[in-house]
Amino acid sequence: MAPCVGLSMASPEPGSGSIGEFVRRRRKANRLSQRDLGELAGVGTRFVSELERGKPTLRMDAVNKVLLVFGKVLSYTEAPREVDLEAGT
Amino acid sequence: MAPCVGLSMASPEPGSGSIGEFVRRRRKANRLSQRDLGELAGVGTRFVSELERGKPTLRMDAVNKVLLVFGKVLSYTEAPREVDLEAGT
DNA sequence: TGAATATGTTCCCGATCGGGAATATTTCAG
DNA sequence: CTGAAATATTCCCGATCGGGAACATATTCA
Repeated sequence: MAPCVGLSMASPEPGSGSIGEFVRRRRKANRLSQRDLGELAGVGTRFVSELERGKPTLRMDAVNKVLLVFGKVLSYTEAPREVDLEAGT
Repeated sequence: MAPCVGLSMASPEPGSGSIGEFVRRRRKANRLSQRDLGELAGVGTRFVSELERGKPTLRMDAVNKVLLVFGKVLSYTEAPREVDLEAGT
């Protein structure tokens, strides 16, 4: 396995878009296939696919393995507004 | 279940400390027991405990349910350095 | 247009999450 | 110090994740 992907530019703010979008963007920017990324991160190809497509029930440890390839880790931010509890109104 | 906890101050940056620390801080600031928070979020008491103590294999959906109580959601940030791949040296 | 590659979907299945409740600890006020 | 409340740990167990591989599409490019 490669030591670490060269990576080009890094996103300034913590969450421009969903995690999945970020991963896909980065993966493509680095010309990696899902399989490649999966191997680099130590997760399966299917997982990479699910992650990029926004599956919500993924486990944090696996997600972090992928994010780490791009020098990121899971964190938290302000919720997108209105999305608090279902106690809307 | 209560509509939404009042919440006091909100952390400016997206990840001052671990997610678990954040949750615990917030929970206490709002005088909630783990059981209360669990009910508010719709997760079990044990889960809240594990989350606050930093268990890494938790599922994102459940974590988000808890974070949402405090108006947050999972996101990603710069990794703490050195923590990239295991390709150290 | 057709082949090659990448991505998405499905299946099998062991591993483990997460709820719930009981029990052991820890924490804290009086 | 003492007892109550809160938190941590353990157990049972259904539900589902995640790896791996096969197969179906979708993309890409010459």
